[in-house]
Amino acid sequence: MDEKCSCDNCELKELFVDSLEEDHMEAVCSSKKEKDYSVGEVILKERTQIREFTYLKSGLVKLFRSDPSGSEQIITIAKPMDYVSLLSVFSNDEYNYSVTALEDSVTCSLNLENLRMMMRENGGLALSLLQKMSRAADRIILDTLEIRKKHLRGRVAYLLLYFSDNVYFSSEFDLPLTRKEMAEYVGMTTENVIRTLSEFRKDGILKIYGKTIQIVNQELLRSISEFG
Amino acid sequence: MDEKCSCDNCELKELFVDSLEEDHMEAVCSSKKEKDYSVGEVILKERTQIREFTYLKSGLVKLFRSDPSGSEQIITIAKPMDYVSLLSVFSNDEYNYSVTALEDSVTCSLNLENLRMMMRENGGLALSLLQKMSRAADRIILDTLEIRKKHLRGRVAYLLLYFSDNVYFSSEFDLPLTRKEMAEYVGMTTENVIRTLSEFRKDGILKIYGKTIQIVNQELLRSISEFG
DNA sequence: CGCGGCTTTGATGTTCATCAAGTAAAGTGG
DNA sequence: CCACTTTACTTGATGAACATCAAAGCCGCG
Repeated sequence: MDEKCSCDNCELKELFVDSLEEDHMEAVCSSKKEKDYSVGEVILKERTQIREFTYLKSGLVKLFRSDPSGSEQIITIAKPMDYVSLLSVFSNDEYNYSVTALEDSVTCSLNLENLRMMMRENGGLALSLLQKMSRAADRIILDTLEIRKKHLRGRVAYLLLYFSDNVYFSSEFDLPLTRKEMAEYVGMTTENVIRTLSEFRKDGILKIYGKTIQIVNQELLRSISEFG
Repeated sequence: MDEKCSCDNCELKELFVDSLEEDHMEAVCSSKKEKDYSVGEVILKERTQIREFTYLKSGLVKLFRSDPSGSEQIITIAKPMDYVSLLSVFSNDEYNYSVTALEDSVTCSLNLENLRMMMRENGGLALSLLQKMSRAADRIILDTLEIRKKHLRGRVAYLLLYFSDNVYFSSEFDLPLTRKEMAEYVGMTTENVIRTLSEFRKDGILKIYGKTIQIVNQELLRSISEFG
């Protein structure tokens, strides 16, 4: 789009690096579509044709599925470099989950057929995507099992530490999820998420100002996450 | 190993079909290693170097992980064509789960480095494996979420129907899992698995002879699985 | 035959979901 | 900008679902 290929400056170029010859690189660059989303906007919708391979350039999103009764389950939270369209993309023709933005986000999409073609011609690219996808799927599966083992306090602790350690890299941050969403992620009720947070506050583990969380006693929180 | 390549007759050849040129096919064939396992034998062990790409030719296996305290969580049950070493293989250098045989099983292994090389040279092969892996991961993730939503009765019903519909294709079959393993799979206690089975028996939904299960009222079981 | 693992049932207590009710915060339209 | 509505958050009380504990029968195997 620019005079030179704008993908050259993309911090995600490494994703394809070593795998893409110059001509393919240009094909990618000219066919890619960047899109902006603000908080709450729908990026992908369940039961919808998959035509593109989409990944997250910046922001934070949630993957979830909803059932007829209207309730939702959050599958995972994804930040840049976690694949957004990892599930289903190469195995299904419809998404079996939805994605919405938890923070203002930018995605970049490639035509899936083109990508498939490139992968067929370029095994290194295919292998590199396989690796990334494998890693992403692993994380979801292991996290889910991990959460399932824990009691409510452990689940909430785990979730808070996830944001602190892997997303915001700080002991103080703004929760990108509502209490309800936290509940949908770790499989408990909204009321009990709140109750648990309140307990943590009373125990001096957290300070809570609405969505803003400050972890005061990290050590204790970690041990609750591990053994609770 | 035989006078001709023995893989020509392998029912899993299609896995590579259209993707493997003749010379690669022979490389695969001569380097592959088939192994027999009987019930209960360990096929892969957690925290162990991944050197091979292993898949299941026949039999039935469980993937699970154990924690320090000794308790185990079953990740999934795999039958032939479900990938055995799908998780981690392309993303990690150690297995993060173990695999043991639930029935007498035969596996076939390829050297992982060789396979990687073939995939680099042959994008079609890589794409085909990506597809299979994606499907397998999807199934695990969605099944886990599905199970999590349900109450105990629904979980047990779901599990029984899984065996009936997808493994044994019959309303009567021998459970390949102990009651304890069933519990480890669906996240409940052994006692409650037993209690639930007994309830189903009393309600005339099942007949139970030790490990042998006969589903009498399939319709009801399905509705319990769906709504319970 | 007796030991250990798997299975079964009952009694008890804890954890958690549900229900109810109220406060705070955040959009919405006049 | 303020009343109005809706959505998010919070706390308490209650009961249901489930884990835990205990005890006994069963079965295969050395």
